[in-house]
Amino acid sequence: MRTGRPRNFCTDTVLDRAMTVFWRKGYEGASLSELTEAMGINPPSLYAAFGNKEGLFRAVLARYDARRQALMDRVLAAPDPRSVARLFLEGVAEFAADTEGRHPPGCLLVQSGLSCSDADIPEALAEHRAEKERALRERFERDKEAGNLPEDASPATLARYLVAMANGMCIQASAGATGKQLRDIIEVALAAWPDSVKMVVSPAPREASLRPEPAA
Amino acid sequence: MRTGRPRNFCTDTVLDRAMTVFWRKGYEGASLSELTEAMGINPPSLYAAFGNKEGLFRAVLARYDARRQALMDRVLAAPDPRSVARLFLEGVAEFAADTEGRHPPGCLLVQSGLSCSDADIPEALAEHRAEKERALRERFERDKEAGNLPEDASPATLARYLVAMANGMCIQASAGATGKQLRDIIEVALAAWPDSVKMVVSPAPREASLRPEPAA
DNA sequence: CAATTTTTGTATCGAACGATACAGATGTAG
DNA sequence: CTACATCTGTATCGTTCGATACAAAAATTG
Repeated sequence: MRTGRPRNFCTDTVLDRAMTVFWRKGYEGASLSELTEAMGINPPSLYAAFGNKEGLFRAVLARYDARRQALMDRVLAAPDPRSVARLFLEGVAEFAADTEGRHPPGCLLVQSGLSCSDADIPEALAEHRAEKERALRERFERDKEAGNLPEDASPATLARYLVAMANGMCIQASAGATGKQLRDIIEVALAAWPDSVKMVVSPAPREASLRPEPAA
Repeated sequence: MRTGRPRNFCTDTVLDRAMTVFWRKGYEGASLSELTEAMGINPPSLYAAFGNKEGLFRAVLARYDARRQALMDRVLAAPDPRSVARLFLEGVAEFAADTEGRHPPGCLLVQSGLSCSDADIPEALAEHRAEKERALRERFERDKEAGNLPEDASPATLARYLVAMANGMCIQASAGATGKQLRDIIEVALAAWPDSVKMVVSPAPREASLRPEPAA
């Protein structure tokens, strides 16, 4: 057995407590004194266990991923791409607008450090977000090969679309959007943009555009 | 005329320079020394002109709004709701993935402080984002009254959807997404989710869902 | 038991933070 | 010109930051 005085704190417990601090205050806004107080440990214990502030944050990110793995498993087990999309967005909405106080609104991967004096933090967050995007893309690639997506569909674009939508919903949740409002957004996200009843749906209607038309 | 020694810096110029620092580093990550160096002025000049760091930031936000007013004017002048949506998203994409070095990727209102030790900053940013959402909603409300939107369309939800989409795209841009990738996302955002060729489009297909079915 | 190893609590480190005091410089007003 | 008002540059303020030194405490090992 391991020699020496044993720890008197549970790693996962203190990581969960640190998580809410990073979530609410962001990486730079979360001070060591605030973190140690929330975690219920003293600085030397923190540094011995996690190295430094960035090490603690990365451990929190790993813990966050673990906590959300169940959702992604359920999403990826859905029978068809459209259900994948719906389960993913509904899961994000339920999670981001959670009002039962289990965690702050929004998503840690979006809230805690899009910009930072240390660029490693935004990069680490981007990697974690990209992992979910990759999982969705690979799922859609398999769907396309199986004929569950149209020939002209782009798995990569669909995955980026879902992740962008999810991240945008998280921002709205952090600004106070309710679960109902997010679910309403999902219905739009999963349906066609509502054409005017006066507009011709097909073929593509002419639209004003900021981009130059390709030379016809 | 105003008495006393005149300033030897242009307010808009130093605000533009401060903007890029806040944009890249976030509110808390932008240090006063970095700001004053980028702005080319000394701390006393900064504090005399803007009060403190938060005052400078709010002045930067006002300047940011002014810089993007032209885009919103173009968007709101579009002839129909769908064009509004397209112009808005294309404008955001062009702006967020700007590779000509005029500014950092993404959107200042998303990048610079979703979370912070001082909650006033995320609130201020949320208000500025909400202003754009409100402009879109009011436009769509007028469209609905004029019959340019279906009876069952919700202007508030459509506006929230667009803003969420835009914010999500900004996050992807800040993580390195290209303009092409964002434009591809827009095509998805403005079209129906591609149904499987095997699926029945209408009436609503049964989908797996995280939410309990309403008691039939 | 003594020896060893690791963690804990206290107290504090140097650096960087946001913010100013102050004196000299540079303009207007009369 | 003198008097006044404002801005500029230097130098520095007190606080808080992230991170540690150190000794006592608490476990295993033999």
